Amino acid sequence: MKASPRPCSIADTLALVGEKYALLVLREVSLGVYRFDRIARNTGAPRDILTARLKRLVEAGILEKVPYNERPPRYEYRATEAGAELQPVLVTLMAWGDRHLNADARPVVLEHDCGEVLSPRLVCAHCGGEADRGSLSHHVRSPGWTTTGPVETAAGGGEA
Amino acid sequence: MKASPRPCSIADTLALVGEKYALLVLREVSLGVYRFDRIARNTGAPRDILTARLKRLVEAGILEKVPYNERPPRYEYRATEAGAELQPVLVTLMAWGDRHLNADARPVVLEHDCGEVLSPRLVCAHCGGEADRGSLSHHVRSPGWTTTGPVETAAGGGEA
DNA sequence: CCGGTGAGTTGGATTTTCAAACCCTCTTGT
DNA sequence: ACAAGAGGGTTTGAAAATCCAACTCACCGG
Repeated sequence: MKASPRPCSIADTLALVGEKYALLVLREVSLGVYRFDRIARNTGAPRDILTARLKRLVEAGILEKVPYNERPPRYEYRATEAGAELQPVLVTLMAWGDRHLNADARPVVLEHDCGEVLSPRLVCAHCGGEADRGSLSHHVRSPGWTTTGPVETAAGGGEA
Repeated sequence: MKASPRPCSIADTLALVGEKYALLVLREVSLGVYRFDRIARNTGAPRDILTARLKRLVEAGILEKVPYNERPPRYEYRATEAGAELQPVLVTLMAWGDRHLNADARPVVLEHDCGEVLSPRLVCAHCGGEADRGSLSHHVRSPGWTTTGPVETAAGGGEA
């Protein structure tokens, strides 16, 4: 019995993309910047760290190497389908920063198909209603865990 | 001319919540776990790191300390309005992990008001249409930057 | 041949993380 | 009263990650 953290998809996802620069690499790729040197410059990541991140993201199936030159072998890093599905994470992070940190001058603006500047909104795919703090409830399905913490293994299962 | 990284709200936001455990702390708070010890156990964060993260998140206006006991002074950490607005980031991270890492057994399930299990979808607040890779375009508004990189200060501004 | 570009690799200094122990202030049990 | 325990940290030193500059290797252009 040694204090393992809560099982959670957020933690699992962050284990792949939560290291420093990983999401910035994804940002660059989603902006169309696919090559090592330019990703390094645009993110500010040291080159050795970038090497490690790219390797990890490729292994995780988030990026893939696409050759663009033989002799010497050179690759571009492009998002896989799984990688592209991380875009909502980037968009919501950006929206938060735009609102709370850069309210007066957003460095990058996203434009939606409809012609408007994107204000992203998270909704329920079933009913289309907003999915925010007030409209969501959590159900923990991991054995041994409740919403607030691990189940005490005897001697008074209740919470403080 | 010393290679500064791209100005970007994603990077700015990650500077606040991108350090290890920061988003897991927010996850716990959004699950209703407000106290030091329990957050430490549920996230697995070492206590000294947790102290540092909580301090930073409070300073950033994402969490606030609410006293629940004097003598000795004890506080709960609760999300501010700004902190609550990070929920979409947590939800999209969780959705990705649920799909790509825990497809067979989601550790936590979110239920929406409408009675269904939440499938989050990111849409444009204006037109209501899906906001994904295909329907978005980027416009870089930082002086000296284009979509793919910094503007070369002379001698041929083009890209490789 | 010389300089330059792209994509790394290597070595060593600096920061962070980590784990365990310690501290202080109450509260509870006997 | 006294010992034990809970809650919320701080301290200490070892282990890991990050940073940065320099170096390599393969090619290209002149």
